[in-house]
This record gives sequence, structure tokens and C-alpha cells, in this order.
Amino acid sequence: MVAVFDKTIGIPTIRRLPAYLRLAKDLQQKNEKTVSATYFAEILDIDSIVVRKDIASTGSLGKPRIGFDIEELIDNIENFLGWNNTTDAFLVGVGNLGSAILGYQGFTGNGLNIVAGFDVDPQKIGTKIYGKEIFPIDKLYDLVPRMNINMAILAVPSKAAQDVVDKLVDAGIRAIWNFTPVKLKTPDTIVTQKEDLSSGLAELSVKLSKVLHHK
Amino acid sequence: MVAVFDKTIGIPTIRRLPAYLRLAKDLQQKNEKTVSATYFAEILDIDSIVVRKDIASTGSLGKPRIGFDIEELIDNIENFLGWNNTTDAFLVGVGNLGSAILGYQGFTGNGLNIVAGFDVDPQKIGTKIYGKEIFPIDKLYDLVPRMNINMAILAVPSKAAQDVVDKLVDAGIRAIWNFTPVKLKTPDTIVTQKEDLSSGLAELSVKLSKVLHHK
DNA sequence: TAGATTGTTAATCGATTAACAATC
DNA sequence: TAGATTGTTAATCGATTAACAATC
Repeated sequence: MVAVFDKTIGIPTIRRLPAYLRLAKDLQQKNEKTVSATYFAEILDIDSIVVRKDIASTGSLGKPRIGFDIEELIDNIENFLGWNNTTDAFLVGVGNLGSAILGYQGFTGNGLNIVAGFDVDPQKIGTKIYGKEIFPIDKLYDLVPRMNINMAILAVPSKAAQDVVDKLVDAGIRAIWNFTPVKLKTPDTIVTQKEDLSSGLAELSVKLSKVLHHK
Repeated sequence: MVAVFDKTIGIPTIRRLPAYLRLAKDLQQKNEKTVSATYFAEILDIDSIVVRKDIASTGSLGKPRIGFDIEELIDNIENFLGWNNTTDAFLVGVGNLGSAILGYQGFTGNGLNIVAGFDVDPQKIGTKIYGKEIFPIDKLYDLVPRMNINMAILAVPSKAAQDVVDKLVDAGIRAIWNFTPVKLKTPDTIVTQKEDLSSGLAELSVKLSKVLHHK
């Protein structure tokens, strides 16, 4: 029984890949041609065997003593993550957080291009924030199919989250990056990813308690 | 051999606790007195046994058929996370993201109080953003010990991250919530928590690729 | 009482870690 | 060649899942 496409790759691996990609691009800037798993491991403070397995998942093959070809490695990681072709996305909810996301430069390196913002506030509609035009929410029904947008970034208040998500789904959005603390109800065909700051803060708080109490 | 304090609790558990806390507080608002693990499980779409084990970790005891006392549950989770006493924090780097964090209301429910911002930009220094005064970075040496601050939130550009961290450590900061994609070098006594948006985006991108290609 | 829910013990699953042969 | 680094196979560890007795 051969299951070529069935070699599923774990979530921890997927979450580490962007860090390798970023370092590889840094090295490429400096005209380096190869990089070893050992190097990534040292910089990122993780075990080198983890790095090797992660990189192997993306299909890169290294040479003993030399390491991995940087250009090929970048290609493979980007391919694996679907970051070789830029994904256009809409951002919904242009409050503090939403505006910050609109203005964040770093996503370009992650294959993400935010093309416009959406909000309910009439004061914001029609203006541009960091060069991105802000539309009323209901314009989604027109623009999502017309611009062939698959991804939305959700940065509305918690109370509005589910209503907006229903509209996004209706409009034809396939993936939702959820910056609210709300668990969204969506059909099975829609993928969501929750970005939960309070989880990270919880981790840090527990660690801090421990060092403060010398445990 | 009795190891009372040694019952270590896993990171996945710690990361789920804020969601229970949030729901419990919502119910308390509605004057509910008890809640079942089954309820949390349904809302959050996780297995009820996971919820029960997580809650047990915080020391709450439930009653069969009834569930958990909400007030006691909130107390226990907050205690466990160290969120019963508010932690004061400084925010360093008041760019787009830093400003958004300064203005974010939600951290109050997570025992976090951002008391001031710090930046290198002379235009920002002396101004207030969302009511928080902005100081020059070097004021950290004075204010961290004087105000007895343990936690810093790092939202500076990647290039500046390590330099700023060295200063934070010198000034006496014990915990750093790192919003840059840089792996920080710190002494063993300092705890750090990296908030990595690109990891979340990587997860979502892979999921999206799968649904788009009907895998 | 009956049955929903808790809490515990055991089994499974997946990720990390260890050991080591292969090779440039 | 010697040795650093890759890639693979096996062992360990920890988290999730399953099974079930206890109880309000």
C-alpha cells in the first residue's frame, strides 16, 4: 500500500517553518549559498534533529558536511506553505488592532497581501489607512467574488464576530484568520485559525510566577 | 515519595485556561452560579474530558450532575495564572503594533496593566497614546526599579530587538513578551514568550491549500 | 431512583529525543 | 583521509483519548 500524499506533517513542524524561511532569506541577502540544520538550531535554540526533520518534510535534501542549498530550501518551504504565490486577503474591522495589521510590513515575506479593509464606521468608510481603502461590510458580497479573494482577517469586536463571519462565508471566503477570542461557527468547508494573545500571556504569566517565587 | 508541588501542568492546558476564564466571566455576568465542563467543551469545540482535566489542574472540584461553582472556578484559574493580582508592564516600541497593544482593552481581564510606553522617536516622546505616556528608552533604568515593573512587551523593529532586550534586562525586567520574530538572547533568570504571527499564518495557509485543492 | 456529570485509571497517539549508519 | 553533517530507525516522553466507577 503506497500512500504518497498521506505523509501528514505535524502542526509543530508547520509552525516552525516560517522561522527557518526567515533565517534562510536573511542569509540569502548576505549572498550565502548553503546553510546547515545546525546553524538554524543554534540561532533558534532548538535541537538540530528537529530542524533536520522539519526541513526533510518540505522535500529538501542536504549534503553531509555542507548542508542545504539556500535557494532550494526557500523554494521548498514557500511551496509547502503556499507562500510562493501571494494570497490576497481582506481585513475586516479597522480598529486599533485591525489598523496595525493593515500597516504591518512583515506579511509580504509570508505571501500575504492585504488588499482592502472593511468596517461599519461611516467615518472610516471611503478613507485610506496605510494606503488601503476602507469599504462598508456589505461590499464584501460584491468584492469577494469579483476580486477572487479566499482569505479574510477578522479583527472586529467580539460581539460582532459571528455575524461578520456569517457574512464572510456567504460572500465566498474560504479561510478566516481570527484575531478575536471568539470560537467561530463555520461550515466544514471553511478553515479558520485563531490567534489568541491571551494564551501566550497565560504562558508568560505562569513562567513569571515561577521565577518570582524561585520555584 | 510525596511531591506536592511537582505536579507540573502542560503548556497546552495553560494555553486553554484563558478561554474557560473568559466564558466563566461571561456566565457570571448573566448571574449564572454553576457551569459544567460539557458546556465549555461544546462552546469551544474540544473534548469534555480535556476540559475536566484542565480545570482539575487549577484545583477546582465539581459536583456530579451540577458542575463547577463559577466564582470558585474563576478564582482558581486566575490564581493559577497569577491574574488575580494585576501585573504592571511597560511597552517598548510604539509603532503600529505597539500602539495597537497600548490601546487594546482586553488585557485588563487578563491581569495585565500597561502603564507606559517607550520609544526612540523624539516626536513620540512626551506625548500620550491612548492615555499612556511615552518615554525615551533610557528612562527604563530609572522607571523599572522605581515602579517595580517585572514585565515588558517588546514591539520594536527586528533590528533593534536584541539591543532593547539587553537594556530591559539591565534595567531589571524579569519577563518579556516578544512580538518580534527574533529569538532573543537572555540570561537564564529572564523568561520570554514569543508571539509569532507567522506561525499562525503558516497553519492557516496549509489548511487553505488543502481545501482549495480538495485534498 | 435514574441519569448526567465528575474524576480516575489505562490505552493510544504523536512529537521529541537518542543512537547510529551513510556520505560528502 | 578525517570528521562534520545528513537521514533513518528505535526509544522515550507527554498529551489526548477511551473506559468506567463514583456520586449528586
